[in-house]
Amino acid sequence: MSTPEDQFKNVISHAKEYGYIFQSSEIYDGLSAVYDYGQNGAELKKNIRDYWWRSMVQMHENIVGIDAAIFMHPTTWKASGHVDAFNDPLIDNKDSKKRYRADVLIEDHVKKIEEKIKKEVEKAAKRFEGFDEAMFRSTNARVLEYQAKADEIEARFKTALENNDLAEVKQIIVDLEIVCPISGSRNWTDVRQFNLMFSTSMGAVTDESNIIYLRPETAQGIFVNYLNVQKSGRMKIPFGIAQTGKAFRNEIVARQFIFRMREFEQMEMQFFVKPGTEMEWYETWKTRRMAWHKALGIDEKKYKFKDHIKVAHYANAAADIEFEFPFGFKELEGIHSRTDFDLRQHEQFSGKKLQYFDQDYTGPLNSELAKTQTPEDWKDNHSYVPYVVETSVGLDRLFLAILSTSLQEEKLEDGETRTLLSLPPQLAPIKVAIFPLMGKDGMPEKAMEIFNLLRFDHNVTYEEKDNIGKRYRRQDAIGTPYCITVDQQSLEDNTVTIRDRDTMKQERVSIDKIAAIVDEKVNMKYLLKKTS
RNA sequence: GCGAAAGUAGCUCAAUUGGUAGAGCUCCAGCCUUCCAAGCUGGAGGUUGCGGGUUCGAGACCCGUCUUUCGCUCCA
Repeated sequence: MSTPEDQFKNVISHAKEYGYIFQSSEIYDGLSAVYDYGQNGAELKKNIRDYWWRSMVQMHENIVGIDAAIFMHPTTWKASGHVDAFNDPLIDNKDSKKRYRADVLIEDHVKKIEEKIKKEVEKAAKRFEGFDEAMFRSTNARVLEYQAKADEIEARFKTALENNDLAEVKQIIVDLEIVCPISGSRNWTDVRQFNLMFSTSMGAVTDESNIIYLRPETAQGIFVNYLNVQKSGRMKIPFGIAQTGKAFRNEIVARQFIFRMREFEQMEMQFFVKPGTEMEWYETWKTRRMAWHKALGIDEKKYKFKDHIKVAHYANAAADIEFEFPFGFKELEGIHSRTDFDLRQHEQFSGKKLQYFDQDYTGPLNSELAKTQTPEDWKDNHSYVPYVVETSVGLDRLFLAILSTSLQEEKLEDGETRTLLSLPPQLAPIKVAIFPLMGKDGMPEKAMEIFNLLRFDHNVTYEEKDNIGKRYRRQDAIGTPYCITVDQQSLEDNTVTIRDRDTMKQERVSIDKIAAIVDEKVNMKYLLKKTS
């Protein structure tokens, strides 16, 4: 039996061989962690995106979709926290091969000094009655010495960061004789800066002031348009804004094929709710999103929820839908209760009010809200900054999930093996392949008639090369749900055989029934019905 | 980024100790056959990832580099 590792390699080579995924710029040796979608990959990806879009926008009367630009005003990323939060200086210990954030190493060192101060204070507190801690801290020589040292380190570190002086950051680590907790050695690499966001410049002249970033998430395009959409669409809370699009992250390590790429596509929906109701909506969306995935008919055991124990700074609850990839359970989709963090940040940075006027609303609904929103915000008892529940799927990850789980080596009764890509039929790049059994006697012409009939409804293909078995197997490997074959009998009575990809069973039907049979299997509306 | 392994035809892989780069499948043209990867004939396809070096001679040995996979690390 093949190992999961072999299976994954199979998926990658199959993806290439059948026009699903190619490495970017392959003729130039490729570009690390960037991939292109081929003729079949582009179709599958588009179909997955359509399934998501239609189930979000078409199937929910209170969700609308937008398409925001990838370029956004630089202040967006200051407000969102991306500029500050993801510029970590990193350093490696050469002996233990462990990587650390340089700022964390230094701060930990400072904390140790503060621990020492604390111990001194505790010792003294035991010794003296009527102990005055403030007095002790400001007079005790040893404490003062420790404090001075801690202050000095922090000041030095702050200056180094402000000057973007990474050599100095390393020097601080060297001077403080900080050792690696694992190896215990001081054998450090240089400090390097990893920037999450790709930057470029706008305008012909390059200078600091016109640096702009390629968005690292699509969500901010939704937040900055919140008011535009709410007003122009006369949206009533609760409502959602959906968006699909490319995002870019300069990952330190981007690997595992298309699972983690530097350029990738997200499908995000931000749902704006009344403060205090966010947990209900969070649970609702968790359930809905899982149902959406499971409607695809993939083995349900491959999906599971994973709740985040530690949530990001902006969230008060978060869960992932994980999928069992060939390399284990990994995140496919995130559902986050993002509170009012983003909208409030944008209010603050833009100076524009991003509030919702709610006829029925009277004051804060929970203590959480009272913490972040001042009475000033709801003084008229009708306006508030909405809370947000986010659903965010990686389109490329979902693509990989579907592709990898669909690829199978099937043992047939006669001992042969069949390579089968059992894609959900509604998502398959090509819905029907049409073959003349032989390339003569008018069969190709008859087959072309059927081809021209079906092409208005579906992506169909026509093939007359090679023997029929070979053509069937080729379509199996691409994942085409149906093959239709025109034979001698077709010319006499207008019937054809229609072969099912998964069962390999054939049925003889009259040509005018084909459209209905195919539609029932591949029309996305049946998939959408399963989710609602 | 560190460590390990790998890179030869579109794909899967050979090539003795350093001595003429090959097979199967695929692809193209034709013949035959006609419902599950059949057969026959012919053909195309390569600066062995790329760049240096050692050698009379390198696919093989050495150095560098790029890409991929695995482990570590990071992941809003």
